[in-house]
Amino acid sequence: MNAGRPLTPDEVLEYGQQIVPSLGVATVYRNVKILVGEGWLSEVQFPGGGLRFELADRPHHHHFLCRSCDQAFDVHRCPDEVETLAPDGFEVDSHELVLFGRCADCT
Amino acid sequence: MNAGRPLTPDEVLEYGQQIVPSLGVATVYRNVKILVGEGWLSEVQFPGGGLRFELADRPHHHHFLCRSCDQAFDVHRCPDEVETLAPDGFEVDSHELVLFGRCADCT
DNA sequence: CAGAGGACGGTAAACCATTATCATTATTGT
DNA sequence: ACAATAATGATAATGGTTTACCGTCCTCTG
Repeated sequence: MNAGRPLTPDEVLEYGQQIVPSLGVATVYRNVKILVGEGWLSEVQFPGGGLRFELADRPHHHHFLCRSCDQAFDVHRCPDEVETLAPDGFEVDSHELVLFGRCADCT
Repeated sequence: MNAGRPLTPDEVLEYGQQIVPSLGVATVYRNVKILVGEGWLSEVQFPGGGLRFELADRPHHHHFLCRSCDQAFDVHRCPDEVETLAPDGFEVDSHELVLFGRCADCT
């Protein structure tokens, strides 16, 4: 909830261990899965593989993936005509936009 | 070259076996890798994991991923102001836009 | 305060995509 | 045509992520 960006299971583990040092991977995966099932979290799949998780109730947004530190960040603006770009006969139900580069800290 | 869309290694294998039935996975991976190294192909990483490959000399474009048949298609238009969307202090060097839905055949 | 039921966490196992191995087969140059 | 060299393909190994297992610990209730 504090991160404000999608976290990998490892990042969740790391954050969590700052509060409960004994926290283990199994618990992270178990609970993240439950939270997704109950609609609190949603999965974000980035190019490059590996799931990340973010709060589900956030408004529509996209992501920035830093090539240097591999952290994902939220991008709150969205080009709106996006879903009209598909070829004729294709039904678009959603879209993902990922920007790549270097984040403010890694510049 | 004929596909006109990004192919997974499995799809390459399948296509290839129609021409050389004895073709094996190892050869596909090996040669796809070489072709990427020599600049003939480029890798496309979709949300959901697993690399796909496409001809490298194509102009900038994006992709449509069919939720039903899992095939990827090219989308030739691109919203141009895209890379201006990042937060201040972030350097964008490229972007990926993926539309999700059902392709013309699966509708 | 005890006992039952859950949740935890360490670790082994499952899972997949990719790569390495290596005997076999094709290609090249002379 | 022949040897030298390179490419092939079946299969085993790898690596990384995710899940299963199971003994232990915690919490809740009466």
